Amino acid sequence: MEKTSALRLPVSRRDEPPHFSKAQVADLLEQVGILLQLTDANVFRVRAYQNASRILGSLEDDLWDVIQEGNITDVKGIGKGIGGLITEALTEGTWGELQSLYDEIEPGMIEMLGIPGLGPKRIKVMHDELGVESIADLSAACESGAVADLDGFGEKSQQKLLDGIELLARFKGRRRLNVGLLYGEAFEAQVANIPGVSRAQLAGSARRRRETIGDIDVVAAVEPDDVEAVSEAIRSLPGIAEVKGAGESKVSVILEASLFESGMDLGTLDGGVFDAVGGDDYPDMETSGTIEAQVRMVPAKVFAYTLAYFTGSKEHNIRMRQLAIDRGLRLNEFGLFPEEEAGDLKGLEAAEFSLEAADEEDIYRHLELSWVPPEMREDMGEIEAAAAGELPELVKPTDLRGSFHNHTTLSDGVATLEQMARAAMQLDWEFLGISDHSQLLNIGGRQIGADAEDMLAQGEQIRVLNEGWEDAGKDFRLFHGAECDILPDGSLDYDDATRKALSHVVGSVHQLAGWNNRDEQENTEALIRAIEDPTFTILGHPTGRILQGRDGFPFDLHQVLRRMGELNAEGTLKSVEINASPYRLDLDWRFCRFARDQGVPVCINPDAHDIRGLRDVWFGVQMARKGWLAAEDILNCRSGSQLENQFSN
DNA sequence: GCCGTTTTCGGCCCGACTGTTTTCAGTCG
Repeated sequence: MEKTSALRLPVSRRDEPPHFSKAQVADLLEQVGILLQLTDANVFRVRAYQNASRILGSLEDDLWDVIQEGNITDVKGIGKGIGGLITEALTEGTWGELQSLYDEIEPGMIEMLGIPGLGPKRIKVMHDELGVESIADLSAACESGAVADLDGFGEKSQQKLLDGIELLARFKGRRRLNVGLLYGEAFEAQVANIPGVSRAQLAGSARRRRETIGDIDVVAAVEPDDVEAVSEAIRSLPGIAEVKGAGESKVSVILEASLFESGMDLGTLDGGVFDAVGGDDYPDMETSGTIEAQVRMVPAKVFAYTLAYFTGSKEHNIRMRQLAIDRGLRLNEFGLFPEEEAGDLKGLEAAEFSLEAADEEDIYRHLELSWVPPEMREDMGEIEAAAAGELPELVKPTDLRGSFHNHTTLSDGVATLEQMARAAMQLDWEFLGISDHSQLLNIGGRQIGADAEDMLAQGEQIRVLNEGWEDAGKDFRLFHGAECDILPDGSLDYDDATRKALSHVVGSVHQLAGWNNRDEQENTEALIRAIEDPTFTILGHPTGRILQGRDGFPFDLHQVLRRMGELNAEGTLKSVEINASPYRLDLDWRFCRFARDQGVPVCINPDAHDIRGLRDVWFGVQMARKGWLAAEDILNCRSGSQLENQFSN
C-alpha cells in the first residue's frame, strides 16, 4: 500500500525569535485540533484548540509583542497550556511534546475525515482493528467485507463508506460563494413552489455570505399534515443526484448541475485565476461537481426560530443559547422557552411554551439584542454590539457610485473603453476607474501589460471621452489609472513620470514566486516601501490568494494596514481593495474592521475583464458587510466629483 | 484545554438522522 509522508511540525526559518508568525501558529493549532480528534481526546479539549486557532486568527495585536509582555493568557480562550505552547514556539522555535501526537497519526487518516458520514471515532476503530491508514486502505477493507464485520458497523455502513469515497473524489469539498448561491437560490425557488410550502428561505453559510459554501440549507414552512407530500415532492425535483436521507423534519439530498435549465454561468476569468483553479479542466470540474442540500420542514409559527438556528454560525448560536440560559430560557430551532415549563419535553412539544416570534427581530428582541444581519453572525463581537445598540448600518450594493480597478482591450480585457463606460452608466455609476496591467506583467511568457507609451495614449483617449460627457452635462467620468506590478524589492512598474500622469495607481503583486519563498517580514517591508511611493493609491488583491486555488503569499497585513493608516492621517489617500471577483474576495472580510479602525478607506473593485464582470462588485459588497463596513467606510461610495478632487491632489 | 461577582472543580449548546442496536453511539450542522 502506498505510504503518504509523515506529518511534520513547522520548522523555524529564522535564527532568532520570533520563530513563527501568528498565521503559522493559528494553522498549527487548527491541525492539532484535528489530530486530537483522531486520538481519544476529550471533545472539549479539541474545541479549546479550535477556539484558540480562531481567536489567534482574528487577534489584531502583534503576537510577538503580546508574548514579550507576558500577556498571552490574558487573551480570552488562551490559557496556561496553549499559551505556554505558543510562547515556547515563538521564543525557542520548538513545539513541546507535540511531536508524539504527530507521530501517532497517519496523514491518510486526516484525508478520511473528508468522507461524508465518517468521523474521527470510526476512523480510529478501523485503524486500530484493521490497520486502515488511508482512503486507499479503507477502500480495500470495504471491498473485502472486513469493515462490515466490525462491532457497530454493518453492510449498510460499509456500502455508505464506498459511496462516500466516490463522492469525495467527485465533490471536492466546498464551493465558492457564487456557485453556492447559484445552487442555493435555484433550489430555494423550487422548494418554494411546492404545494404545501407556505414559505421557503435559504439559510446557512450561503445566507451568511461566507466566501465558500459547504452545503445548502433551506428552511420551509410546512404544516404537519403536508410534510409527507412535500418531502416526496422535494425528492422528485430535477437536479437531484441522490437522496441521502429523509425524516419527519428533514430531507437531505445531493444536487448536481442539471438543476440549472440553461446550464451553469461561470462568467469570464482572467488568465492567472483560470490557471490557478484548474485551467482548461476547470469548466468541466465545476459543472460536474455536486453540492449537498438539506430542507428543514417546520410549522409556520416556528419558522423564524428555525431560520435563525440554521443560519448560524455555530459559534453565534452558542453565544445566543448562552444568553438564553442566563435568563432561565432554552433556545433551539423550535423556540425560546422557560426551562422549568419545558421540563423534559423535547422538540416541537416543548415549543408550545415558546415566546412568539413572527420574525428574527422578535427573537433578538426577546434576548435584549437588536437584530443582527446574517452576514455578521460569526461571533466576532456582534452579540456585544447588538446588546449595546451599536451595530453599524451596513453598506448596500446601491450605495456604490463606481469602481476603480477594471481592464480593457489595452491589456487582458475584452471590452473597449467606450463599452466599459456604457456598462458602468447602465449601473447608474458616476465613475469608472480603468486600471489596465502595467508592462511587466506577462502570463506564460506573453506580455499582457501595456507599454508606457500605450498607457499614456489611453489617458488621452479618456480625456477626450470625459470632455464629451462634461459638455453633454452627463455626471460621469473615467478615471485613468493602471494596475502597476509591485516588484519583490517594493518598487513599482513604470517610471515616475508615467505613474504621475495617472489619476490613481493600483499596486498589485503578481509574480508570486519571488514572494512565496521569503521571510514574512521581508515581504511586509517590501509592501510598505511600495505603498509609501507618492503615486501609490490602492493596494490591489492584497494577498494574491485564489479561493480553492492557492494561498496568498506570507506577510503581516496588520502591519501594512497600520502604515497605510498613518499615511492617510498625513493626508495622502491610501486605500485597500476588496477584490470582488468571487475567485479572490481579497482583502479577506476578517480584516475590514481593522482597516477601518486604522483610518484606511476600503474600496470594492470588480477587477472586471468584460462588461459583465462589473457586476461582481456585488460579492465585494457582501464581504464588506461581513466585515461590518458602512457606506462611509467605502471609497466607491464617494461622489464622482469628490473623487476627481482627491485624485488630482 | 479553558473558565469562574455563587465555583479552582465540574461544567462546557442542542437536536435530527442513521445504522446499529434492544436503549444507544457516531456524525452532522
